[in-house]
Amino acid sequence: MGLELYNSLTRKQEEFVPLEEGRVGMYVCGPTVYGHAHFGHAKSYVSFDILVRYLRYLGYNVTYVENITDVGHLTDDADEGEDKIAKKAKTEHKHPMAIAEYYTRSFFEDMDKLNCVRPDISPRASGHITEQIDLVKTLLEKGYAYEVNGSVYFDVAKFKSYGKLSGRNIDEMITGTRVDTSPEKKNPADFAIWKKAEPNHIMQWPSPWGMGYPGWHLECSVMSMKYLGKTIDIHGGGMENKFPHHECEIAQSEAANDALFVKYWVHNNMVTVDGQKMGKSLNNFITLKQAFAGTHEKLTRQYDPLAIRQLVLNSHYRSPLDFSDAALFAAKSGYEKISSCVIEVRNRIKTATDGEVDETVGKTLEDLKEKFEKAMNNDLNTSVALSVLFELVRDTQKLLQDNKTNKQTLEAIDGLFSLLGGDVLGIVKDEYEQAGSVDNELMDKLVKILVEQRNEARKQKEYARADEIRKKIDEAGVVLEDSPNGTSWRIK
RNA sequence: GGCGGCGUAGCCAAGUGGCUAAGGCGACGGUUUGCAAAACCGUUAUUCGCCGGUUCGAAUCCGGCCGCCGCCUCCA
Repeated sequence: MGLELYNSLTRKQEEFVPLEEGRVGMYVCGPTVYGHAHFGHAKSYVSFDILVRYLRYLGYNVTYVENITDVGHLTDDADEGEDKIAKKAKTEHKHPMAIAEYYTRSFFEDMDKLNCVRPDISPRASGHITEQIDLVKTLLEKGYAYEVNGSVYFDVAKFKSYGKLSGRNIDEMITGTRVDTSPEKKNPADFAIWKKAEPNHIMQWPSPWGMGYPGWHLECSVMSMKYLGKTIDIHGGGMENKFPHHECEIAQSEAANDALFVKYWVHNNMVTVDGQKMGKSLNNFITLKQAFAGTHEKLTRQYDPLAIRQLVLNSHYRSPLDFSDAALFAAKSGYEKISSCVIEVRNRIKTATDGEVDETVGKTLEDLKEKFEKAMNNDLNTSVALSVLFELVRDTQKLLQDNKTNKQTLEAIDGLFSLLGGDVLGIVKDEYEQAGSVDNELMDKLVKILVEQRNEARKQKEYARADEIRKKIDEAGVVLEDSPNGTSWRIK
């Protein structure tokens, strides 16, 4: 069985078959860059990162496109009527492009820390204005759009399958609408693809219809078309964007191209913090930078970015995820359990004797790999995939209890950790900072002085003094661990 | 009100018709340790929001109810 994905369009889990054998074109709705990335971004982009990584693991040549929305649109219902980027630019006395650039860099920085592979192309909406104008022209020419007073609207009534993704029909939407609709529109369901700019609107461009700016939905249609073609294999995004954003993308693209826009629609679920919707007014809005640094009052400590990644993988991408401090702490403990096992295996490899890969171990590794792939093939069941990694940890730790395992067997184990835990899940690193690494050299020297003193006391059976030293070091945030091979330390 | 998603142990979370309801965290007991830590072993859901129904058999399918989350096009 190959990979199966849940397709939001058909509402069924389907076997994944790319349009062109061996190649996958994938487009993911990227962030609007007016603020630092938060937990919601973490869940979304880690989820799609897993999809890209797994497709590549399966041997597909993937082109991964994820846009940066730098022509502002409103994403926050608390602040109506103003472009988020323009608003930020005003309060910070900066050019909107400077705001966009600053938060774009911040976004990549955070995503790098979460170990998300960079998209192959990160197109900016502002860099594709001419293409967007061209699409508007095409839609006008084909009769799917109409111009009113410098704005251009998509004529929903002309596109018969409007609503196929979100399961809405136009008539119901009209009667059910709770807001006043623009008098410029023929039909309340029509949406702007080009908007006339008021003179004080900072971001505006010349067009055949006067100065203006593109409708939000337009950029994704244009950029996916430009880099991936008229029909793409996978389009990803958050569930909250199914309607209207993705629905409108479909309408524009299919009306313009007379071709299916997307074969598989993949939507990930939302996050909550302490069981509530994340929002600035609830004081539970936590950015990734705050989580990495432990500077938010809802968090008891700082969290390793990969522990946050692990929390995301602990649940399914289509399930909602609650970011509570307790959940983060549990993920951190689990993450460290895996890391310490991998580190120990790699340490043992250095001194292990040569030999053949143990037959029983080899068989177990094959079984685990198969189980892992089966889970991932089942609509990316990372929760089960992760449990396979924990099985590998348990089996490995048992094996490490004696010092008899040979080098080749240990290397095979490390290989599977690196492949499944590293390449696919992205929670096993190639290199770990060791206690004695360059970064920690001074720290290592200082701790060792204390360890020597304590071990001297232990030798003299002055345990009260030894325990006192250990307690003080512990209070400073360093844990000591005695073993037959000596005492090691790690940061709590 | 409409559309979509969800409700499984103290917490997080798989499982969507049938072997013992994964896994992680936490807790408790044991091995180990001078004592710890780490690691390992064991215990921790006769039961899957509630009530009915279908079936030889349901957490899993159907109906109803309760609760939670997202979206419902002025701008974006």
